[in-house]
Amino acid sequence: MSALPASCPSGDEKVVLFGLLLETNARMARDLGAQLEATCALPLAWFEVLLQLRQAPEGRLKMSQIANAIVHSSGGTTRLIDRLEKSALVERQLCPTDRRAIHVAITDAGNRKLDDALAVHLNYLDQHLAGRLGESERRSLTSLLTKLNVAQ
Amino acid sequence: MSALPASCPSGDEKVVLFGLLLETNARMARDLGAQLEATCALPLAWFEVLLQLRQAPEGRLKMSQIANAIVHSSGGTTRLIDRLEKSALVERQLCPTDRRAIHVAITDAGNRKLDDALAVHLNYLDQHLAGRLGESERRSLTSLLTKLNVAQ
DNA sequence: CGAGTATAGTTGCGTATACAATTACTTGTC
DNA sequence: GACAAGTAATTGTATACGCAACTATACTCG
Repeated sequence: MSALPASCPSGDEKVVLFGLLLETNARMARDLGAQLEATCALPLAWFEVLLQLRQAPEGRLKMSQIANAIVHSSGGTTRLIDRLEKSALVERQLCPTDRRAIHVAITDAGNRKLDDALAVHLNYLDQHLAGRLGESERRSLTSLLTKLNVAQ
Repeated sequence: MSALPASCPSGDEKVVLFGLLLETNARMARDLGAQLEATCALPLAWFEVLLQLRQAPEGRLKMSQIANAIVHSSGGTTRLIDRLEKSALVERQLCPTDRRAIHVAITDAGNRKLDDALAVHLNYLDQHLAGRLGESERRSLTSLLTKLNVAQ
């Protein structure tokens, strides 16, 4: 099919795999983001923050932990949390042991919003994840992505 | 470990898997993007376009095909191609059979730039893909992502 | 203890992107 | 063949993000 020789690096199996990862992710993020925006008026990045906070013990994280978890720059995270705080979904709290640090905590309103969003998210996942991959396939994918995700 | 009950949807296996996909992708894209930027002065989005063009028969695609392949909006693609064209890495050509459409073709300079970038990319992939996943694991991952990537 | 270095977060600024409206062309239908 | 509906690309506008510079606090080592 392809006009390219097998030796062309642009057709390399690893290059194709990486491209597939980018494309799959972008497509799923775009679709889920559109659904969350349409049904909950919740940008995907906000959802990611709320989810991280709920998964954290005590429902709060430092700015830098959030930045790392959602893979944003530190400056970008500041403004993202600004917007979430202005919408009363999270609140900044002083860290008692380090006056440089800020604790970001999910509020009751944030928890309610996240519950709404999770309903949409789970519905999306049933269609696009569970509908396409069986349980053992999902376990495989989790394991493979975990290996790729280790820090440098 | 977690403070959450097993029934909490935020700890659902599918939710975690999706989060892992987002995170892995973001981390790899950020790292590769930084390397391409540093060594070739080539933004990741430009690299994606050049790669798509090289993989296309005749080295050209329509705007809408590019937009779909790299999962950008149509307006975003217009401006992305504007920048690539201004840098002489691609050129717009008239489509002989449809005067609404534009063919975007990779130039010689674009091919040279892509060769440079592929060297960096392959090096990155050796470290972060081949270094972490064996060949059969990579084949599994390709297969799993392919199943996820089908259009709606 | 004090100077130097490292770390946490914020801010100024530039830019890449999405969305919606618009223009130009094509296709289908009568 | 003309009109309606659909499709391809571009443009105006708003916004979210990254980078680099900055401030404030903590750590380290003499």
